[in-house]
Amino acid sequence: MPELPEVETVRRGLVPVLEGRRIAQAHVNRPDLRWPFPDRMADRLTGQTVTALRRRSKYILADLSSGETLIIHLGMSGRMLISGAQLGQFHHDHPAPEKHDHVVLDIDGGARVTFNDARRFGAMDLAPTPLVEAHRLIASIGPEPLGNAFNEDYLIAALKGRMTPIKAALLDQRIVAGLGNIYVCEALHRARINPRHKAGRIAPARLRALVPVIRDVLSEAIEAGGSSLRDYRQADGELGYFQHTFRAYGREGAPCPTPDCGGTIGRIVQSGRSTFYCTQCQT
DNA sequence: ATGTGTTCCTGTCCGC
DNA sequence: TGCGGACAGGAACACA
Repeated sequence: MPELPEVETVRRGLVPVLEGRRIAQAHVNRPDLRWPFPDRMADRLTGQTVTALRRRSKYILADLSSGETLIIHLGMSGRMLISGAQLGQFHHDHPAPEKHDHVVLDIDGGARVTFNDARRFGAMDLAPTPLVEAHRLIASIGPEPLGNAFNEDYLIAALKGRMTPIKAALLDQRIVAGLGNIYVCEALHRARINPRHKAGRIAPARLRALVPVIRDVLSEAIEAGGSSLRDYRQADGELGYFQHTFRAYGREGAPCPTPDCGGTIGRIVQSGRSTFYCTQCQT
């Protein structure tokens, strides 16, 4: 599923199709995803112009001319498909509807944006634009990892006294926004920090080093998403899932790529989720 | 307040 | 080819 880089890639892919464009017709094909959709969602979307497409953590925020903002979360399996628009040099018609196409936005000019989510852990809601930051799903989210508020002093303070493993702490959206299982594994591998270490017991110098590593891991993934956007989107209009190479995630049994390490990537389970890390160099 | 386990849902993959 | 189980990129929620 989408973590911050994938969500940002989806957002960027949607900008040329949605920003400044009017939703001619919204189709809502079921009453809910993870939670019930807001009342009359299709009516409140139809006829609105998308004035801006923003992102906060893993949420895409579509500001509407009505003064409301559509809040979108992709959950584990949510995907956005674009059809009927000029994609690169090709023109695509709308493909046949697929299972789990839950929300379809027909845009003035003929483009279509389809939200498909097999597992339905995704979510959509509407909130008055000035109150989006106070929305219950967003209010307690921590700083954006690529913003100025996420810095060395902040992270040290946020983890102070925490007995939970650093892996769990970095997954906690209240501490830092947007990280998920993949990029936490990747960041800890690069920073050579053992994911089992208690967050509050890690030397401040190591936490300082972790901050730019997190930024780098995310920035590089966004960059990879950007390049995949140019190629992949032309193929079938699906946004956000791109080829990316990981050093630790999903590589159980493979040699550790850290130079001169010679270790092997192992897998453990922490709070019910797989952690991939090098048992040799992540100390 | 903090930490941990459960839960929502479908699809895919792997071993027998 | 079928079947069962493990697993999947999230995170709210209930409970110790």
